[in-house]
Amino acid sequence: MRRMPRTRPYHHGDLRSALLQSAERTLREKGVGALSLRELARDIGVSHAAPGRHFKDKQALLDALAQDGYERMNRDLATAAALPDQPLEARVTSLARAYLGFAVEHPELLELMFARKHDPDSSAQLAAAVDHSLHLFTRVIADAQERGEIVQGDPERITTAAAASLHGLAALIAGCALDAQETLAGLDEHVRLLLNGLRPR
Amino acid sequence: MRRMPRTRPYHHGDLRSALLQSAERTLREKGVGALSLRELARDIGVSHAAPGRHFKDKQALLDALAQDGYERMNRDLATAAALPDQPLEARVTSLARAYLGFAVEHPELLELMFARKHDPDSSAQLAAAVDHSLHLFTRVIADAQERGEIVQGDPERITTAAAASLHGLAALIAGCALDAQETLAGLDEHVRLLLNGLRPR
DNA sequence: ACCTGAACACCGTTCAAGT
DNA sequence: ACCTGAACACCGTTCAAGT
Repeated sequence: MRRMPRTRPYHHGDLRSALLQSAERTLREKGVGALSLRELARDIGVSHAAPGRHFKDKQALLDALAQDGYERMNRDLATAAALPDQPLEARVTSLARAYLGFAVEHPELLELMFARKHDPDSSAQLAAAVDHSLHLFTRVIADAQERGEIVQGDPERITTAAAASLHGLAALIAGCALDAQETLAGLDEHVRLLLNGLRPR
Repeated sequence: MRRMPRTRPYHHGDLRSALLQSAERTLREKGVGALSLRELARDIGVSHAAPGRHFKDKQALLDALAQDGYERMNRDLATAAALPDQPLEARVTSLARAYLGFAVEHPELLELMFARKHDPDSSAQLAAAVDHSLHLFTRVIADAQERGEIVQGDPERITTAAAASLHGLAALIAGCALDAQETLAGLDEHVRLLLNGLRPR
């Protein structure tokens, strides 16, 4: 009996990405708590020990999901930040829409991305991804500072303030403490408050 | 053989609170992932089925921990908010210190408190606790509005902006994306940015 | 009322063995 | 190289039975 052609080398070609894809589906539909390696293997039609070939343990699979999430999110953010000649408010609003949009579409994934990590192996990679996200913010802030559109002071600190404001919304949506659609609808006003402050001018 | 005195009715008096106490310790030291009902029972010296008497399932215990967390946090926040005759910035800074202080001391618990709940039974109680927290904020905002210390507009929206800003810091600390001590040290400046905005005046 | 012990149906992880 | 099957040490939950 001849070997199957290259398109299906052993069982169906790429168990690793099949696992990731199936895992993200489960994550979205039933939450992290419902994610089981054995069930994933069952759904894909492979033995329960097979996932161990591609991920050293369950945490490694979760880390890979998070890493993947950062890559997609950072692409979205980079696109949104690429408005070099727009005024400050338009740029920040664009970033805010991109970030909150991602949060609303992938709340469980976002929770995973920001979950407390203990594994020192992959946490370095994840930290790099977070830094990349924040760097996109910092660049917008630093640009705006040069033009005098933003208060002087440590750009890191100002970025933290802006990022915390948006991340807080995202986290409150993910935790169901805020309504997603309502928050998106009020996002422009939120950015205006962030830029102008709560004190009357 | 006579019954033991009231102080140790069957095994040691109050399994429910013993479970909660032991669970919170594990939560703090090893994280939610390491929390097992059977291990809790083992540590306390009771059969593995005993917890089922006091919590219908594991989620019910987690919900009870979260509820407890809200009660303590809301006490802290209420104390911090009780500065009626102070100026705006002092009151908000006080609230911020209380909230971030709680977040830094109980990061795992906070994560649990804001985790996505599915159980409709206890989620109503938890939602009430969140509302109570937010109400403390709203009152400070509404007071300040009356005095003209804060921009006009829907107090709910303004509260959301202030709460998101602080919650974002808390979540970033809990997720190890920000350094706890550094963030606490810069908290007054953060509040100033929140009140005055990122745009120069 | 409160707890035990056994039972059931699951897990994650490892490891010799297969192809 | 990649996967299987059996084994191990755990889970959460239920339920008759004990005190």
